[in-house]
Amino acid sequence: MSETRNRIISATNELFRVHGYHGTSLSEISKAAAATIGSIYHFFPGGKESLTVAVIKSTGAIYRELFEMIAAEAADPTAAFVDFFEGAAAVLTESDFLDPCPIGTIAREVASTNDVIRLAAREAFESWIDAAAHQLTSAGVRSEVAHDLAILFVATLEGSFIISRTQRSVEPMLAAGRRMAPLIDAAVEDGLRSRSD
Amino acid sequence: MSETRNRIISATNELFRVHGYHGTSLSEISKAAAATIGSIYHFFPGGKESLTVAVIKSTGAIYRELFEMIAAEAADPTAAFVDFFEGAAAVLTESDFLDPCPIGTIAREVASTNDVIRLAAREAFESWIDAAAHQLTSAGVRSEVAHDLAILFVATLEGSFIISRTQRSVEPMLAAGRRMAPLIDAAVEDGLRSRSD
DNA sequence: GTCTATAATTTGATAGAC
DNA sequence: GTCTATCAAATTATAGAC
Repeated sequence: MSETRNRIISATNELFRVHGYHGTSLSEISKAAAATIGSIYHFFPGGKESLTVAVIKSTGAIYRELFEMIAAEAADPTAAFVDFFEGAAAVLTESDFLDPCPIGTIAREVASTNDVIRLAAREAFESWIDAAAHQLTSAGVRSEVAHDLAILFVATLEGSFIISRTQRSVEPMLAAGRRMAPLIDAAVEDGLRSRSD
Repeated sequence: MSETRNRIISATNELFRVHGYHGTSLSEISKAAAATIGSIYHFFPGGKESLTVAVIKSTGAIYRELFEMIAAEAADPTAAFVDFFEGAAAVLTESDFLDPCPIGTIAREVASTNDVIRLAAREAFESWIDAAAHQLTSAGVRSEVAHDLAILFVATLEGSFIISRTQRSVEPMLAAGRRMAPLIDAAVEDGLRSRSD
């Protein structure tokens, strides 16, 4: 992997978190990555679109791994979800309320106009949903229920970024996580009960 | 209220739903609204920023009223929330998965760079949270719990728009609503029980 | 792989006639 | 209130030297 290529992806990721897709220009990326426009087109011949796909894949993989790490260390299945919300709240605070996830913003900006980027975002979200659902099925939750709850988890996480960022407060993020917890608990208990029938 | 002014707000609203804030230009707005750039600056001397604030206020009020209408007609408190998710799913289908809410996208695009727009978005979201919380407290839910659940409702709604639009499917939206329902039910039952103590 | 130069278009915004 | 003309700056993208 090229050093410059990584620098371009990383700088673009940061800029997307602040300004979104249409608000970020190639010249800003060039400056932030300390790479010329020519270099950007060398590594991403498809221009801004293919660079964006690379950013989405990178962030998608990183967050999936983060969830799995947190889940592995969590005391119980529900804790994994609550811990992830708390981690997200910490990221918000430390970054002075930058968007923790560039994918959500980009997805909304181009979902109706760019299928290549839309499908990259879809794949990232689905990998998170799969990871969260797997965490639940492992704890005995029926796969249909687990999948629905995993969707609810990712959707709530993304939506909480919006509310917390507009308020510049982590309270909405924490409230959402806190109130979702009993739902996960109930599903796990229900799964265990039906298993012991 | 001026006819032209309304046309500009309405056209901008539609364009924001497709392309977001930075992806929508004044020339596109001018064309879609059948009004010249000069007219736009006549009604919105603050330019794109103040036009955006007007769009957010307009959409914010419309959705708040919609929620209250649905809540008034709902069979029980929980039904209001589920009905709203189903209504949002219907909007997605009918519009071929245009963003039902321009505010969420814009908020994420400019939350870190434009305080005027950020605060307008915050006010819109808070009016929805208040409306949802009021629906719950009226049903006997303690106000702290009601507020948290109202946040969860709005966050989940916004997040579901992202997942459903990237998948071009209303299933995520419906799954989120469906799985959130028991949570509302439990809070209402809990509120009634503590009241009869 | 990196760089500069540049093409062609579009951006938000303003001025001033009508 | 509406219109045209126009500004300076920025946009994505390409060409071609090194």
